[in-house]
Amino acid sequence: MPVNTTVKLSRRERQIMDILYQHGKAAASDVREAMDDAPSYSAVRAMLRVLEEKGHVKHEAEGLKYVYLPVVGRDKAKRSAVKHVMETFFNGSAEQIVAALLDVSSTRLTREELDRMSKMIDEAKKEGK
Amino acid sequence: MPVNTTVKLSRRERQIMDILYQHGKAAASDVREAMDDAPSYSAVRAMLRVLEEKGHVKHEAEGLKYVYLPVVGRDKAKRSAVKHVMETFFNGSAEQIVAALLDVSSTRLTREELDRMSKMIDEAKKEGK
DNA sequence: CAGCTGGTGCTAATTTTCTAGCATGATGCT
DNA sequence: AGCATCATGCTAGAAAATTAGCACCAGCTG
Repeated sequence: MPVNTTVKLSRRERQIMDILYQHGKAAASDVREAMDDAPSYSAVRAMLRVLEEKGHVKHEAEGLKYVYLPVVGRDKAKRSAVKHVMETFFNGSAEQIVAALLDVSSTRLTREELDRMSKMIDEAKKEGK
Repeated sequence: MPVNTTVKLSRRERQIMDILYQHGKAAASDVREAMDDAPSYSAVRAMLRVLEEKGHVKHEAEGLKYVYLPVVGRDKAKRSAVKHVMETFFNGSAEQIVAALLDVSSTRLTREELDRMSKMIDEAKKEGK
């Protein structure tokens, strides 16, 4: 029953987990490079070790080095993250978050993307009877 | 240029900020009650004080007690939060996050909400030419 | 082989977080 | 008035996070 995505991670740990989710998997050096306020290489490795002890991360040998990856799949973490922002900033309203979404990324959205979104919503309508 | 929403908050601080955003404003006791793993009342107050020193929070006297509120407006924090999850879990794709959104909250979405979403997207299409 | 380079494991120490515990002042009640 | 309650301000300590610094091993190169 352990390993919840929302809880009990320190600042750095959270930061590292985010990087890992973003990259899928990464070596210690990669993680470090992805941090804008990076500490020493040792520090990063130490924290990866801690994260592993806590069960949030596992590592695999890839070539000569280790690459680290999240234990909880991206998919699950995803949902959890979305849920969380939805609850803390949008009163749990999916609608509002879509609005913000369109706002944040308005310029970058292509016609095609918007069409696909429409389609998804239409699907949802069907399902809902 | 200070006071970014994404950075340099400890676990507890992050947790408290989230609660404040969720509630808009709250007294120390409210904050404490909103935490499922709450520490002592003193501890909460101490952290609010620290957050205030760091400039993330301000307080107002309301009746006899203080209520605390985030310095960075909900609106700005919102956008920042959405952007962040979008980047860490969805490769910056608004489309994908909408998919997750529909998934997470599918059962709770009413026909009306879905319609409004469609409408927003249509608006976005128009704007984009 | 001798010396880099780039990885690992581990430990120790500093810094920050997190927490509890007083002392104080205002309010409301009997 | 005396007392309980609930707020505040502040301080000190324990616990955890964050960091740096070795020592060691493998592979490569001159």
